[in-house]
Amino acid sequence: MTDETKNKKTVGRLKSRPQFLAVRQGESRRGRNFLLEVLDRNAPDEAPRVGFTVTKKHGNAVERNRMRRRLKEAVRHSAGFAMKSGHDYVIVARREVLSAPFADMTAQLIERIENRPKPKRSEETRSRKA
RNA sequence: CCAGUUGGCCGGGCAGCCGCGCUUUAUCAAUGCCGAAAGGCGAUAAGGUGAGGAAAGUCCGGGCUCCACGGAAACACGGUGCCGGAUAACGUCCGGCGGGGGCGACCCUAGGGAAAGUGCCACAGAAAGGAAACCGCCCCGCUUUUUCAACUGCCACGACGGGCGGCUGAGAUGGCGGGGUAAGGGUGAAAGGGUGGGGUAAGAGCCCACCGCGCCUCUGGUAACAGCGGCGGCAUGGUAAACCCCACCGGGAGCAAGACCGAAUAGGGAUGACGCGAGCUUCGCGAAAGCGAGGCUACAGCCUGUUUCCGGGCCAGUCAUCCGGGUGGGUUGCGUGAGGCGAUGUGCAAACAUCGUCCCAGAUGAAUGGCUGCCACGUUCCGGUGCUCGCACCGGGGCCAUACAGAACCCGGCUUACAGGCCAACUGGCAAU
RNA sequence: CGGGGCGUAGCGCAGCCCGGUAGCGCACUUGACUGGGGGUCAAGGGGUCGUCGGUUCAAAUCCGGCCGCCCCGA
Repeated sequence: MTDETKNKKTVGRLKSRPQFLAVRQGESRRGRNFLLEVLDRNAPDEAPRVGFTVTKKHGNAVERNRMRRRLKEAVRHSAGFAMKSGHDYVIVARREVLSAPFADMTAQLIERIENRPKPKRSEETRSRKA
């Protein structure tokens, strides 16, 4: 439990535009309510970092805020535990984030973070990065 | 009770678990960590505080900041536009006036000037704006055709009477000429006051009454304007959200403004000295380009919205000396304010004054969230009761568990979006008293 | 957050300033020429002028309010 809580507290945030662009070079996994982009920074000692992308065409300011808060809450509660240290994650929200049940959305997020449907490709990209 | 008008208010509540931003205090970490520097940073516990009536659109007005700025006049551009008041200011608000709508409470109204000038008024129509031309109507003169009546010439006849003509008068019709008219002329958004009567050859404000319009006097009002009376006798079509005129207002940009601290990289500025600009022309050298020397002319050119005037600044290189400026980054600007609430007073009101009291978001990939339970409210279904027969009340179940919407420097307004609810005043109708 | 610009036929654009008839090119339909296609010629259809109000006799045009799109300023 203590380890998990420590992990939870140390999930960092992506803040600048170059960071987001760098993650776009990594592997992307499609979910029903969102799009997940993952990049290995090759720094296993550092904490994982997460960023959220909510575009303007998916709603007004209130709805965009709610989407980001729901995703943030999902990461804080459970999905953040599944993240590997040294990796960057970017969650691109779709409009279904507003209406989907919270438990389902969290489960999907964990599944996408842990499962790797196409491991070869990710290894290729990683090798290219290195 | 039903229908409606106006103004104001609210914009779910309580509880549990896990969290977030800012801030205060205490303890630990700190002779610490990150960073070039500036500067920033942890954990735990307790407390405080944490979106809106529109935070929205960015349509106006200000504060604040920088740039320009010595000032004046004119011009240009943009905006506003009944009157008075409120205000820091406004295109906002309040009160009033005029016009329009509604049975009414009440609502709407960019509402200065069209006798300063210009433009436009399509199509249709005789004509679209200095009123005249056309059709039509009427009068007079000449004349064509024709009808009737009176008089009369010639012919025939026994008579009544008849035939062919002439002249005069009246009427009808056509033509020509002169004059009077603007009543009427399919139209059109709009036809040079309207309706009615008199009048006339026909007509016409030609005359009269009422209405409209204009002018004058008086009265009321701060004013817009209103009213009584008199006069004029129709002149002044519409359009200024067409140009324009008049009055008033306005320098520009915006917190990504600006200030401070300040890497890598690139290489800039200030001061001083030497020195210096444009055009024309002469001489010398030279094939020419050009170089060197001299003379004359204008003080030029750019910026300060344009022009003018006097001002100001800048405008070429070399050398020497000095050390700043910008980006990433950080801090600040940044919340005591044209502030909220309450009371009293003034005022019809908008609002103002005084007193008391309160401190009430400050993020920056951007904090106020996620999950759950109960209740209220709403909606719908079922059953029962009352009964004005489609409403009210009671009980139970389901659904939604809220609409519009997120501060980003701050205020005053406007506009737009909005589930549902509450309060007050008033109007019309019905019923009862 | 702030500052600018634009909405007209399926597409790309005129017309707007100075108000009365919405037009051009490509595309589409039909017919002719050809054995057929392509091409050429001729004829034709198609537009709430983004939307809601106002001014005016009359609005794509003038004036406001909304809606949508694009561009600029780290």
